[in-house]
Amino acid sequence: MSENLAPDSSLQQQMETFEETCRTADLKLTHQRLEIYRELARATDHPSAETLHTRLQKSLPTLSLDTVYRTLATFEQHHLVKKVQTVDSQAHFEAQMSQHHHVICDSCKEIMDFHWNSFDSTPLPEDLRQWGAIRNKNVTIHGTCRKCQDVKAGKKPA
Amino acid sequence: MSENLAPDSSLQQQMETFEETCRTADLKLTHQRLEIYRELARATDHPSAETLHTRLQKSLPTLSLDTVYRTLATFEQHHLVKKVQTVDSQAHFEAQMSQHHHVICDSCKEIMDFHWNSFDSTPLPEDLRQWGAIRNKNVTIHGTCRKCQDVKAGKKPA
DNA sequence: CTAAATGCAAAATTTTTGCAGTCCC
DNA sequence: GGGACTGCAAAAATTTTGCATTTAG
Repeated sequence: MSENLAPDSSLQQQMETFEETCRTADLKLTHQRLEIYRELARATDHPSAETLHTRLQKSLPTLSLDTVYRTLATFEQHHLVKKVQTVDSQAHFEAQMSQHHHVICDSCKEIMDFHWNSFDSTPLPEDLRQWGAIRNKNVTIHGTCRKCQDVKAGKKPA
Repeated sequence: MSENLAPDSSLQQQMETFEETCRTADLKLTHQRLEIYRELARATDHPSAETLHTRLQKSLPTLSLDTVYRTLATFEQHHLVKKVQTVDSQAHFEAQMSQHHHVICDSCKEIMDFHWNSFDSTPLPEDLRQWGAIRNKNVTIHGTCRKCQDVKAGKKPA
């Protein structure tokens, strides 16, 4: 709970930063861009373009899927969003740009963020230094989330 | 150099393990499967289905792309190969099943393996324990490889 | 006003599937 | 010989593109 203080104001803050970045980059602040960004920033589940499109039907009934794709690509170029590395056929996106890592449930495919400061500050192994210029390092964890474990347990009791 | 001893014999060993696994799993050892697996096991670059298909044209001129896809999917189900997590549109594969991590060059897209034993034995952060059952943890590093750095340096000195 | 962004439709890319013939066990 | 596997062709799924129209700045 304590980590969840004032989520709205932080979203609002994120929107302001977003608008600021768009102005600086000469990206027009269209209704579509604002809504797409807000929807992604609000999401915690790393949605695909199609999922975003579906969610935005209510607020933007005429929004087309190709605009979602185009917009996400533009945002990505301007480092406003990132594609999430997955094994999925659909690309997944996130607006969370600060350092974090992912846990993926192989059963329900849910992707969650987590933080790991001690890892972040650990130096890389020696032999990697000569590989080139390293920009970032991230951990991905795979497993089965509590929810899916419980479902399985319910179906096949021990 | 010392780590590179007898690469052929290790490929041969890997082929034997592969055949063994197929027999146990009642997977027929077809010419195609053997060649696809061998090609992937030999590769160090995490090729896509299409790349594998191209490389196999010489040894299997009639091999179809859909068989490559189907075969890789079968292998994956039997834990003989893994899909590599990327941000690419095409899926990439590897036959290397033991614990390792990836460095990806954002410029040339090359994916290389590396090992990091001290990371492997580091316990996960506390708050992840309650997430569910964790199967594995892997690091992905992004950056620009030496080769691409040099190319850039050559083109835009200073 | 004007260049950039959108929506539509059509295409391109990547992957999957149905079916008839082929091949391993 | 029989069921699994393959190749072909066609479809499905995902993403991209050309162009006319609309819109932000």
